[in-house]
Amino acid sequence: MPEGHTIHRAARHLRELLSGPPVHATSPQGRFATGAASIDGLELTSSEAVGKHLLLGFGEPRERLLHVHLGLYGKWQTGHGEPPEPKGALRLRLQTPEAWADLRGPTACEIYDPEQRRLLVARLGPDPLRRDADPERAWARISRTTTSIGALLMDQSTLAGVGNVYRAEVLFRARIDPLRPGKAVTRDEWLAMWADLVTLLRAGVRAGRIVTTLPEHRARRSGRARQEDAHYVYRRTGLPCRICGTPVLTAPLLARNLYWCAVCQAA
DNA sequence: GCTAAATGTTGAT
DNA sequence: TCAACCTTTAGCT
Repeated sequence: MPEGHTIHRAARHLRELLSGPPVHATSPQGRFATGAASIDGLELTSSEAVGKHLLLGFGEPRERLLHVHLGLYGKWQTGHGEPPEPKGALRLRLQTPEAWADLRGPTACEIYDPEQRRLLVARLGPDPLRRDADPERAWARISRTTTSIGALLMDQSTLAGVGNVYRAEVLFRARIDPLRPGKAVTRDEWLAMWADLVTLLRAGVRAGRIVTTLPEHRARRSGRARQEDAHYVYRRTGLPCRICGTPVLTAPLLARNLYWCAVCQAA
C-alpha cells in the first residue's frame, strides 16, 4: 500500500532491522545483479524516505546510495533468521546474520550518486512526514495555478508523499471540491489541509495502513476501524456518504479514479 | 478458480 | 494517451 506513510515506515523498519553487521546483497532475479554486487558486504549506514522514495546508504556516508521506488505493486518483505528460498521475481535480497529483507516489483531500484539524490530532492515538493518540510513551498504553486486542487495533491513536485487515497480523504475532510482551481483555495484552507495531512500520514506510519474516519462517522463505532470503515469516500462509489447519505461519486482525473461527495464537497 | 483493478511512475508513441 | 512494471486483493462464477 505504497503512499508516503508506507515508505517512511519501511525506512524506519529497515534501519532497525539491518543496521550493524555487513549486509549481503543479491538479486536472485538477476535484474539488479550489478547494483547488488556494488553494495554487497557494506554496512547499512543511513535510511531515509523522501515522499514515496526510499534511500538506503551503504558503507562510509554517501559511499553507495540505493534508491527504491515501489510504484504500484512493489513490496518489502522482511523477517528474522534464515530467509525463505527465493521464489518468483525477487529483485533484491538484503541479508545479515540476524535478519533479511526482500524487494519485489519496484518501479525503481538503482544505485544513486550524491548528485542524483540532490536532483531527486530538488524535484520533489515538501513531504508532510519530514520535519524539514515547508508548506509554503507548496502554497507558492497552489495559489498561482488554475490546475485543480485534486490534481495538485497528486503532483509530487507540488508536495511529496500523497497518493490517491490520501488525496480523496483529505479533500473530503476539508469539504473541498476536488475540481476547485488551486488559486481558489484560501491560504487558511491550505494550511488546515497540510496540518491534516501531517496528522493522517503520521497515523498511517504508526498503524501501517490508512485510516481517515473519525470513530463517530464509522458504521461500527467501537474499537479499531475495520477495513470497510476506514475511509470516507475512497473506493466507496455509490455507497452513502457517511455525513449526508448522498451516493459517493467517482470520475477519472489524470488517469486515476477520483472519489468525492458532491454535497459535502460542493463546488 | 478466474478476472479486473489497485495505494505510482516512466518512457515510448 | 498508453503500455510496462509484477503483486495482491476484491469480486465474480
